Amino acid sequence: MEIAKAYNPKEAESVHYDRWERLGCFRPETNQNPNAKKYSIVIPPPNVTGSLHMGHALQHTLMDVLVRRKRMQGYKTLWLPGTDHAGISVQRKVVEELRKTEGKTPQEIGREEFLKRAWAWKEKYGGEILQQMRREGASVDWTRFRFTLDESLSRAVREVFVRLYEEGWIYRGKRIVNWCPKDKTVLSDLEVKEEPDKNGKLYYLQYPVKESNEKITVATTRPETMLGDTGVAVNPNDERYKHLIGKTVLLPIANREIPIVADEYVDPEFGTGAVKITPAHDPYDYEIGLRHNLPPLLVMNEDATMNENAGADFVGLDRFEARKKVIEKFAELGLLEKIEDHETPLPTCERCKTVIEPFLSEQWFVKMDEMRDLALNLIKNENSPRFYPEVPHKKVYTNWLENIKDWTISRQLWWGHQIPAWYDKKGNVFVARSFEEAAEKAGTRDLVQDENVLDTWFSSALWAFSTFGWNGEVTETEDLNTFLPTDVLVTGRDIIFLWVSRMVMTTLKFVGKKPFEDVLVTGTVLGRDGKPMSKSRGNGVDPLDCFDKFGVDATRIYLAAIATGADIRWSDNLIETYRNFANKIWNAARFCLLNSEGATVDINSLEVNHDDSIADRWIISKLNKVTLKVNQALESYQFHEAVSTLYHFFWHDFCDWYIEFVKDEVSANSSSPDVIKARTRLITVLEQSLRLLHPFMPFLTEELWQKLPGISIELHNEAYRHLPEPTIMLADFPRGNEAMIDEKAEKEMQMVIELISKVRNIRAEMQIKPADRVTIYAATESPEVFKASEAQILKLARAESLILTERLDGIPKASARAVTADAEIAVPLEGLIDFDKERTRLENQLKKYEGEYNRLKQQLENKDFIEKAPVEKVQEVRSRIVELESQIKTLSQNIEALKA
RNA sequence: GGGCGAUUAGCUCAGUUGGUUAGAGCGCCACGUUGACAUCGUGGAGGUCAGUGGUUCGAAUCCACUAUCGCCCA
Repeated sequence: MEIAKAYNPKEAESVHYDRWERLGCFRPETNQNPNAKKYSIVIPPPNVTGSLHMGHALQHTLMDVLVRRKRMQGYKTLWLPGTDHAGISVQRKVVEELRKTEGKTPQEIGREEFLKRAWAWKEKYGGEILQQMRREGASVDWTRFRFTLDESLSRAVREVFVRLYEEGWIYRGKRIVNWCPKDKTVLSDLEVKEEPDKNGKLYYLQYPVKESNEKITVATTRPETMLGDTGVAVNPNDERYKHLIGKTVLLPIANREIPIVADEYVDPEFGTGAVKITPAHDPYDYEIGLRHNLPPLLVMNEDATMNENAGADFVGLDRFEARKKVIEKFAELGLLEKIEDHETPLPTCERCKTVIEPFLSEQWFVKMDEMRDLALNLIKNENSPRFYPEVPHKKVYTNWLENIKDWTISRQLWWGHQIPAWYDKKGNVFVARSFEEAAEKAGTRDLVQDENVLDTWFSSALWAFSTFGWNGEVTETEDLNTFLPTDVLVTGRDIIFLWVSRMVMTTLKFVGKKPFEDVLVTGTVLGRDGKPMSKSRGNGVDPLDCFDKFGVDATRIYLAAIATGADIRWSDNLIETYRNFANKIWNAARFCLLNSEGATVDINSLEVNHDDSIADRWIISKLNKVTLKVNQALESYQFHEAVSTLYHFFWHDFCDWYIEFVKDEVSANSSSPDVIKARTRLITVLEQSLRLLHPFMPFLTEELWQKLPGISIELHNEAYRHLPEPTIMLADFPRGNEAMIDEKAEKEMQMVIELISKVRNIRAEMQIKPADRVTIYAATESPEVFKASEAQILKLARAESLILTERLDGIPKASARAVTADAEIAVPLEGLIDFDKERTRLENQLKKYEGEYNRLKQQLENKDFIEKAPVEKVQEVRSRIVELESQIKTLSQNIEALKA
């Protein structure tokens, strides 16, 4: 058999995915067990403009691990893929392309033409991440791929909009909103990030009071908005200003008379205690304005340049230039009291980092109180999706719901779902599923549709059920009945509010179910510097580079290994470790395959008999233990636990000990039944290990599995035995059997391992040359255990003989000695032993034992411990202390003997 | 300002409901190519679990405070 000396990931990665897809492995229909339970996950749709980043790689890996295991277990498994249309991102890219290639604006080519370009752009570039997902090995059902602008999903959006409107849960109104002057659209609160502005200033402006010599000083961080001031407010209890309430000030520059009003909202402690009121440009001012009849005066355009309301001197100026000019003018007028440094949070557009301008504008909103109650009731009834980890997400989610605000859903874009609202000549609004329906309602066809589109998250909020075919017209599909609620949603912290919560609400509202049982919230993969990866920081690690450098499987299992729920710093060392692990698996398999003549994979070989060797009984016990542990870990999303269990088992149990133990036998030039049996068992343990590893490392395990002798569709889970070709993807995932755990075998193997390790330790400390064979004396009460493994002990400890005695009398003085829990060991080293060194070695050993002995002794002398600790605990301590006593005694004697 | 989390070996991190000697990988030291693997093997060194106090027979683990770092919300 030809098998390369080192694992080459690229070869394996290039062939299997297409074959899996061709065989239909990703489709739930391939499961032909009519009684199969379902397992489903819907992907958080990546942004169609996006390419794969580490967060995707992490989440996709976890979803794939979950889904592959369940599929192997025989569940009717669906992982549904898709992308969202990413309103602002795509719009921005198409606008940019249009400007570069044709020097035109969207307005110049018109909405219809613009949308054509946008679709073309999406067709051309929108598939990148899908190719990358194939590279990852993501076992998604491509035949069920969904895009938020698909016809059916768009129909669902219109339906939901209309129904919510009819119920009064969607409304249109004038509010102060977050306006991004660069994208020229409104944003929801959740899309605005507050960035600290270190260069912020607080400007103190004096407004002369009419018919008085007094001036009232207001403090502001945005002086340019004074051009839109329509009042000044003070706290009614503020003695400094009481006499001015009801008077008017003459607004400088604008030369407008505006009133001084009293409002509880004003904090007398902040600034001067007097606040300028700009109702059109600040949410709080707007509220105050409503209370005191101060009219909003909008002084900016959509691009944050000043408009004609700002006055002839300012019109057309950018807001920041206007700020300078306002300050200059105040200085000229002698009305600029002072400027202070003032660090203040600056609201910025999450995507383009532009400073948000609060802006009075007419928009569409979802009224959230009743929606929110749907989700809160679920929590109250303890039927809410469960968060993993529960702390802190459950509480944060609940608190957010309790303090929820209405959601701005209109966006001033063209790419997206155009709002299904039409206006007649008089401005009456008709919300309908189609123009025809609107025309019927309006009694006229002379209607204009609302220009705006809906927030992309509005359509994403329906993703849990719109992807399964629900669109209002169709409300029941087989997929919907089968797969909803899905089993788990795997996502990041950042979109719990934006997306998770809204899916919960809409799915309850329109399908009457919760969208998913569990929410697995992953930590963030941080850069090498411990900071979130970002382009601006330049600390990003590209998963595709990792695939090239380490292989997809190594990257995947690395990501699973760091998935503890906490944020985790990127580690080059650790991913290398898993690349090495992949190579280790390859080479272990290579050994097994090169010594597999006459053997085939045979699950029956994992049954144990009394006459089986210690190592055989041990590895089968371990395999079952590990299998149970891996299953248990994955059931509770403890990916790192599953990985470290597998890593340790494969490397340190299977490779370090089991293969070494059976090496001589399986590589013997023989085809006796015993040898064949040993080879069969070896290759079968390997085969089971590959199955356990498959969800994490799909390519490597498939590549090796295909090379194993005796694989067939008979190894498939019973749900998949009709397929034309075998694949590890559909092999039965090992369940593990508690009854196969053999503590006696594990204990015996431990004794043998300990003996070998002690001799090796002596050899290393005494610097015995590798080629020199030693003699081992071992005094023990269980000589049969060592006798049974004599050949392996001799080989692995590089000894020529093993002499088992009852007591170590008459052993040459020039011997190195050691004790284990079950044996006393001596290795004669005539002429090689350094007595000082040996004594030091033994004394160090003794010190350790004595330390523990003293601790335990103290514990036993403590009455409270005896009385209050559980009996088993006390018993444990007692038997340990007996063990230690004997070891200490032996060691002391050995040390004394050296001194003599 | 309100809420939450973290602090364990030189580095990056595990540590389930409190219970033998606190683990892993990398790095470090010594030795090593014997036909699976130098992406390796064998052996070893390295931690008073941030600090202080408390609860308990027993604390890395539970409680309080302090220090440092970080996240979310306003």
